[in-house]
Amino acid sequence: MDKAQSRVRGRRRSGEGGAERPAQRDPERTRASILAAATKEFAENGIGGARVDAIAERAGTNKRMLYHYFGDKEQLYLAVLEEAYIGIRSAERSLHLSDLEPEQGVAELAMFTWKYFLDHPEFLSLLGTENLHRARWLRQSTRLKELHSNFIDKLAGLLDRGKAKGLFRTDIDPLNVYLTIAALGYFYLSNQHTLTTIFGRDLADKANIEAWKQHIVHVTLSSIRR
Amino acid sequence: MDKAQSRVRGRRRSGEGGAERPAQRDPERTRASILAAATKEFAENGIGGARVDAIAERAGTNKRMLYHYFGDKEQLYLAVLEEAYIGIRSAERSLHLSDLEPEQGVAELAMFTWKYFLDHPEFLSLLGTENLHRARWLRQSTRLKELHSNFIDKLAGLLDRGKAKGLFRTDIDPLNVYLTIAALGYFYLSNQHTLTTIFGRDLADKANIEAWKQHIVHVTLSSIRR
DNA sequence: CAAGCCAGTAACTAAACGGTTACTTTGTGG
DNA sequence: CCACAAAGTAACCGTTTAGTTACTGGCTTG
Repeated sequence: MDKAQSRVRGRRRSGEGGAERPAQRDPERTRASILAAATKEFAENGIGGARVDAIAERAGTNKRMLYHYFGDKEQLYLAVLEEAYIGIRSAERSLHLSDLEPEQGVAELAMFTWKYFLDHPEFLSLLGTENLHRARWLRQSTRLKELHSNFIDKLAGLLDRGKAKGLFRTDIDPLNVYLTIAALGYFYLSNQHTLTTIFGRDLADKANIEAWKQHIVHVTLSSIRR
Repeated sequence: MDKAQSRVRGRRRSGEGGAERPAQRDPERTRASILAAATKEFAENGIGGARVDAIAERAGTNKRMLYHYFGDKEQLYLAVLEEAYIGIRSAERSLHLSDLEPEQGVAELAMFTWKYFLDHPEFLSLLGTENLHRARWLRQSTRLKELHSNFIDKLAGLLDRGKAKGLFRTDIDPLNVYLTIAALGYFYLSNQHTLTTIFGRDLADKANIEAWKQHIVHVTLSSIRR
């Protein structure tokens, strides 16, 4: 009803305070800064708790730009998720399991995974959020389906060499080995807050973290040895 | 401005359609039904994504009752979390580890934990939500701090018997053993959607679920044996 | 060098949300 | 049998939220 009237109201008092922030005029930087801010916001609050205004503020920009570059909140979340997966998959590529002795290779993979989880808590949070929603966005993503690396194949090769040498049991499954490593790391870190509260041991303590790394290596190796 | 006016507007047209739902008049049932509905809603959507209106509707009641019995959304969430923990702790009490041979006892604990996780997906979701918020509500809860059972003590007793018999290594830590069992179960189930999507193996498949149970028992036992 | 396009801003809007109010219904004890 | 308290209802409210509009200004290019 009074739409036309309110429409008329002035929008911008040009030259009020001058440029508070030197207008960046740098699309790549703005986009990256929104993505980084969104990663934090989604990781801290989940998809339901994340606030679009908060993301814009954290990025030092405003909502318009966010919608400009990413469409809407859900597409922004998908971009965050894709970037997170790209991060771990490309880090994995720097692991050269084929150059190592079988036992050493499994130990390296376990320590690498542990360190990656430790250094990227936001990745763990995003995984948790995505699973809460039954992988709704991950399943949509065509980009990520292409990304599925030959990671398990490389691990299978390593394990086969161990089997041939008589070091490992012949019935072990590469995916199970990887799931074991990931499970031990993921659970310890992602559930550390409830566990610390309930069991009264500070899992974030440096010594405990180092001990758990050794524990993962020990558990993984002892479960696959003949 | 027109507040007074709108205030005057009639509220209830008594005797319009008659009783659509036979008014329960059963406080306990109403409370329980709200709690059950809230458990589902929080487990499916997290705390940020859960909707108070949705909880009321699922419970077959209305928001007023929810606020009547639980105060506000956060207190309702806390009640849900407390009930979930009470559930697993009391189920744990039915386990009589002290009657079993050490190896059999560890296997029973592993299988019990797996089955509990499998049967209570909402418990896993709530744990995830609570950890996302750094155990903010769990830490507040005085009820749950009293609840912390002698569970680890019972497990320690079992392991000590195994050590005395020369079956288990003497340096194993009861908490680590429990964390190992919980980690393997939790990760497989709570992350099944992303894992299934990424690795192309249906983790929800019955045979795979049974195989993972055996895997947990095997991994746990092989990591503690001398 | 002007025209047009793209980066950027802030005020705005409709809808959704958590929470409250005003009121009705029903079982129970004096 | 009626008064009162507790259970229950639905409309309502103020605020927050995702998303949009109207506009500015600078860089590039024909």
